[in-house]
Amino acid sequence: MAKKSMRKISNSTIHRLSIYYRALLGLEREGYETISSKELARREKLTPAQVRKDLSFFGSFGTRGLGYPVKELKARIGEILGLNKLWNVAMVGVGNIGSALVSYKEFAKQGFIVKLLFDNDQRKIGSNHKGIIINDIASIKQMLQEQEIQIVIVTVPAAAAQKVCDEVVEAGVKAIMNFAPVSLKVPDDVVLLNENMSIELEHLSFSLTNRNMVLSD
Amino acid sequence: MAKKSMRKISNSTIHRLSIYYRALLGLEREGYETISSKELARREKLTPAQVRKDLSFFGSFGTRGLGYPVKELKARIGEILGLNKLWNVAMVGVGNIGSALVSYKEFAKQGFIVKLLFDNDQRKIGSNHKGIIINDIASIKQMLQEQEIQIVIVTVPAAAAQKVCDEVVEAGVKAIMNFAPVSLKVPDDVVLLNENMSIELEHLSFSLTNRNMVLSD
DNA sequence: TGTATTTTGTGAATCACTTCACAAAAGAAT
DNA sequence: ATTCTTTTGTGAAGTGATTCACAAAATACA
Ligand SMILES: NC(=O)c1ccc[n+]([C@@H]2O[C@H](COP(=O)([O-])OP(=O)(O)OC[C@H]3O[C@@H](n4cnc5c(N)ncnc54)[C@H](O)[C@@H]3O)[C@@H](O)[C@H]2O)c1
Ligand SMILES: NC(=O)c1ccc[n+]([C@@H]2O[C@H](COP(=O)([O-])OP(=O)(O)OC[C@H]3O[C@@H](n4cnc5c(N)ncnc54)[C@H](O)[C@@H]3O)[C@@H](O)[C@H]2O)c1
Repeated sequence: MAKKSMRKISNSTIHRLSIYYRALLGLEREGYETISSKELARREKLTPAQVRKDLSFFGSFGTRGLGYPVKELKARIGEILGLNKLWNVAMVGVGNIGSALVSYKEFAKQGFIVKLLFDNDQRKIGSNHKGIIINDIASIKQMLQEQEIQIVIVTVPAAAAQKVCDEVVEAGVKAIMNFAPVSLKVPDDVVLLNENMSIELEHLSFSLTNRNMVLSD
Repeated sequence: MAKKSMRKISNSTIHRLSIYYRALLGLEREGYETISSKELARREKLTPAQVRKDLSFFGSFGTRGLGYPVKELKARIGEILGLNKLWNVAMVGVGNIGSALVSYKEFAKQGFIVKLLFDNDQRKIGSNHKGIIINDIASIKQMLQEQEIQIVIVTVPAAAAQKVCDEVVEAGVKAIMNFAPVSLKVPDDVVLLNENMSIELEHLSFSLTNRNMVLSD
């Protein structure tokens, strides 16, 4: 594969790639064969230049005068995002939010396969949740390794999150998605993303509170 | 109130204000009276200059040579974020993720009070979920207005999200948090935040896929 | 074949965000 | 009181992201 050597891709660009991917899924369903940066940008409230620049980091996928071929571009962005592979996912903490996520079918459709569940509640351990047995947290390190888990979703209470995280890191997992509202410490080679809904709500209350902010010098 | 007139505050700054707020809650519990930008930055893996710059957009809260008073700074950031008020929240779609969110106690602690629930499933309408009656979606516009709802959380399937969103906007609500994986269209004066967990997972798979990317010219 | 039209791909320019660096302010020490 | 130490607050500098603007490439059509 003629892989262009490249600099760091910004988080915003990675995020927009996911947005393009979703848009292309829709366009494919609607029967579009090609799409211009102009139209793609209009649909996702971005600028055409932004779309073209983002894609240009990874190669030249379009045809001048015509636009981008929907099917191919979708496939190509899928590859870039790693969606052409299956990913083994484990979830720790099968409570309110954990249960909701396990039953979320979109994840599997995108190649994220929840293979293992863990909890420390004796009443839950051994029980069958949506066809998956809930394992004892005590066996986490060994099982993550045996099942070659690549991504772990942490949905335990804040107080337990760092300990769980440490064990996950020790097992060699390099990607963690954390729902607990705490700043977890991980080594540099582990990617950690925090999904903090309270912070998002606070963004809304900030916006409502400061909507008539003075714009002057 | 001597409000400094100001330029647009960046989303990153708003996000970090929430991070500072959480850190300060912890520091207060740990008994700290003051905190320096250096120490606050170390804890949250930011730079001291970033902390000081962020805070300086809103005023001068620190004492040179000493740092920031924990209690006061927490209160001040709380005000900036709008956490000194109570916010009336409604949730539309009481399914897997909606139910998990309704039972999440942290929201209420921060002043986000879930007052109304809506669904279109006749089996759910009228039933009592965690002490709140689930209302018929048909009555949403009137009820949002009557109960003076300021923030709406949308947790309906993707196909229903735009219609729900339109009704919410029509009711005069100016802040929406959307969990459905679609790009919703809202007028300019409505703040819309998308919480898309698939996109976050894709960020992880991107990172795992591209971790050994060449860094050259 | 030639001309008009469309739209990409990308350096250059602009805009936004972060970090630097230091004067000023405050407390601590002598 | 004076000096030393710490740490803020903030312009200026530096870095990174977005937008501009246009040549180049491809199609459409006469
Ligand atoms: N419920 C929500 O809507 C929501 C929203 C945002 C964030 N969160 C966060 O997600 C996390 C989970 O929230 P929840 O509402 O699902 O809580 P929950 O109490 O319903 O679930 C937590 C689960 O983790 C298990 N657990 C506790 N300690 C453990 C450990 N050491 N090892 C393994 N499992 C352990 C518990 O047995 C329980 O099953 C919390 O950190 C919460 O702040 C929840
Ligand atoms: N479950 C998850 O973990 C998860 C994760 C991320 C995103 N999401 C997204 O959140 C949304 C809800 O997911 P879910 O898993 O809770 O689905 P769900 O089917 O369990 O719940 C959806 C609820 O919305 C109700 N509903 C449907 N149409 C409606 C309408 N027009 N008006 C009012 N209510 C209506 C349904 O009756 C149901 O109660 C989806 O868009 C999904 O993609 C879910």
